[in-house]
Amino acid sequence: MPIIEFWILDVSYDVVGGVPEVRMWGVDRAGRKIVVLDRGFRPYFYVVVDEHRGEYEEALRKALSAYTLLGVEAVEKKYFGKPVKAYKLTLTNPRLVPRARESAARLKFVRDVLEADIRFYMRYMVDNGVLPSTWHLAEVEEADKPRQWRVDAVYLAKRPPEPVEDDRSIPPLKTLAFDIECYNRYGEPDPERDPVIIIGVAEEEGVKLYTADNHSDRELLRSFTEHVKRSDPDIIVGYNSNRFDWPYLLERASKNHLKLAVTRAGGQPAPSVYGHISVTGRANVDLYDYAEEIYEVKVKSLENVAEYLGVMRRDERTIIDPNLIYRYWDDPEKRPILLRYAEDDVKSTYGLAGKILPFGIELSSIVGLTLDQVFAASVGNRVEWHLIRQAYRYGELVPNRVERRYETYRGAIVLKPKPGVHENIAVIDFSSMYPNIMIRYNISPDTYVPPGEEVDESEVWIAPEVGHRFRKSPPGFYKKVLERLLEARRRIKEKLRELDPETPEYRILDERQRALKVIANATYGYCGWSGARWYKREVAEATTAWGRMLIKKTIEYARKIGLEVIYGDTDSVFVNYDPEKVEELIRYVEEKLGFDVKVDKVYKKVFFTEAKKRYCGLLEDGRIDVVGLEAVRGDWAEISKEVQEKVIEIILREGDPWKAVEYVKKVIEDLRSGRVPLEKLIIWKTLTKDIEDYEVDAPHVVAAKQLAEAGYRVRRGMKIGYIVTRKGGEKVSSRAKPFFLVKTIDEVDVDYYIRRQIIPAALRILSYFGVKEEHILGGGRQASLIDFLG
DNA sequence: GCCTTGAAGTTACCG
DNA sequence: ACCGGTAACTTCAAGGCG
Repeated sequence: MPIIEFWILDVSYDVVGGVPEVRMWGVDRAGRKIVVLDRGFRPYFYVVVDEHRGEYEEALRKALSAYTLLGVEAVEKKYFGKPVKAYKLTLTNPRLVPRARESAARLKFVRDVLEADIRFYMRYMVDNGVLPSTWHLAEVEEADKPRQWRVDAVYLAKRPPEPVEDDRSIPPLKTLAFDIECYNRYGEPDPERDPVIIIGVAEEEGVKLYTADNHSDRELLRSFTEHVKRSDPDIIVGYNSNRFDWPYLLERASKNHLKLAVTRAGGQPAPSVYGHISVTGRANVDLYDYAEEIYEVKVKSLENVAEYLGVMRRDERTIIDPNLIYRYWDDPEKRPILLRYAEDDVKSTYGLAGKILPFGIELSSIVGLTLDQVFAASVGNRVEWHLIRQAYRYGELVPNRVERRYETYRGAIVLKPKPGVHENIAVIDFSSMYPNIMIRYNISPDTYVPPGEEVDESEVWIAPEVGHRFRKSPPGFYKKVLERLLEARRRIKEKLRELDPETPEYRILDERQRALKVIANATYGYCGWSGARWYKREVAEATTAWGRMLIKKTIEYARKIGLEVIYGDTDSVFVNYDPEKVEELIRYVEEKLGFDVKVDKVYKKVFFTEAKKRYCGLLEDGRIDVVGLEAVRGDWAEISKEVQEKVIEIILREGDPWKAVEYVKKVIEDLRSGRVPLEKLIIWKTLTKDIEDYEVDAPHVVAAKQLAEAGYRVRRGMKIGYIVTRKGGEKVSSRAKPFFLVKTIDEVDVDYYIRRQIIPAALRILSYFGVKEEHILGGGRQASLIDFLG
């Protein structure tokens, strides 16, 4: 019986001849594309009962007899840490589980029906410890390959594959990026009417552009399908491909009576969980899903994200107005520009894959979702799948999803900053504060002691302020899970110290420790999310309560030993950098409070206004940090952000507010005389709800309505870019216009930009130094010292 | 009826 | 469909004044 090693790319299942078959698609050590089948697993779920009784068993058999029931097994499990009795009901056909669940739930003695909503192939992976994006060993026999399957070999597993410990190497995976352009003469392209005109494909060997025959995309779609089949990629990446490219291609294929048979099972891509499109046997990754999480990039266009990740510079690429694509297509002179644009897009997409996939691969293997699902899944779902995996290891039943009403609880402490410029300031912060609090005080739904229950005080931790109690032992679910994550991360970081940062191994492990941190840190947020299976308000509430206690004690001690506390937020304190005292403070927190803290950074200078969560500082290496201020917000015009950034730079580097005033005046002059490009005046705001649901006509809502009227598809989640013009009413919103409808600076309400954008952004910093609006608007060169003192 | 004021609605940030 | 805390903008309606 041969033993093979393979790396899992995708997992699917089908029912063949009444038998469910789990299919693990992957790559073996020799680089062959293979699929390993397991026909030995059956779906099941649990019913919780008060006690095991023969008559219950009989009743269950009877009630479920119509659903190919294979067995009823009395089992002892744990539910929220408490031993419970249950029956494990095993069926043959996964598709019958939902109905079987209903029937079981109707029986009077059934207290709970659990785990009936775990998808079959996930059930298989969880129970057998099978991890996507990880090497496995499997004892197999070779099986016949169905004709349409596009793999080198099909194996039948004797038993479930086992993951190979400590081998995080990644096989050579063939990646294909694609991107489509559509004909859009009538606004938003409509697959009912408008053909696909270009499909760009980028791979290691280069870029290939497929084009439509004028307005017929039949051959184009065929060529693309053939290309993918020939090229046989392991990973397909796109940018917004789950929501746009794939649905569009599928619709066009259907119009043309074609099949986009690009999966390794021979079928078409199909909608799947978390709004992603599944290309069976391959990982179909939409990089936009990851881009959405890059908060530094405000408008998440492909160009912006590619620039941010160092994949392609904006000034090196062809940029055309996407609304005018059809003109470039129809005009033979301009068509080459469009082709270059398409080429740059698909090249960027391919480049992004190299930057993003290594993290996705590690995240996928940690939370146990396939590579293509892990990006599509929300943070909450990623955390939850990680928890479900762990629950299985500990014999814990998985709670059902339930609708709960939303409740609030108190969060962290934010200190009022001491306004002004401070020199030599150390920022001390707690390492992974919330995870460590949950571990230290054993905070978990299963260790929670409700108010009525009598327990000796010595046996519980009592949360400050809120009084919630948690048993000190045994270790709770969250504690075990978080300890395991942090421990794994600690081990990796240790190993990283011995590795050369230039090696692929270093990169992989560095991404892994990052993924571990992300999941650990998101677990607190998860436990306070009312949609979570393991939700418990008291858990989240106690965690923040202990957080407040810790930061308060830290501040108190800092003051006691003569450190001045300038500011603090949640898990950080800003103090004057007196190395000995800072050392002493750290020792206090570590020894007396029992938590890890470190000097995160040291500012040569840091500036605060009276506002919390907004400051800027000059670091020791000369870089400037801007936090919370307009300059780092996506909803201010570029011109205002630029001005504020420059003002901050002048203040921190030269300490001369009046020089900054001169600079601001100059920018205003430039704006008045039309020397500022229109792009710098665009204000971007997200449409967070459907347009009809808005109660007030905010400027971006009015702009969005204009877009809708002009025939554009306006959807929730879109960023609306508008410019404030002169024509219209009093209200700003009545003068807001979609940016690309504004053609010249003459239409712009320059005064709005000066008084409501540039001046506020500049004064946010400068007003502390006595600068007033008049100083910037006034004609005089420079205000006097008297102004400053007065 | 006009002007001021503050609440409400809205977005995006911090940790 | 991860949390609460926060600043700051725009709109809108209530309240004050005459």
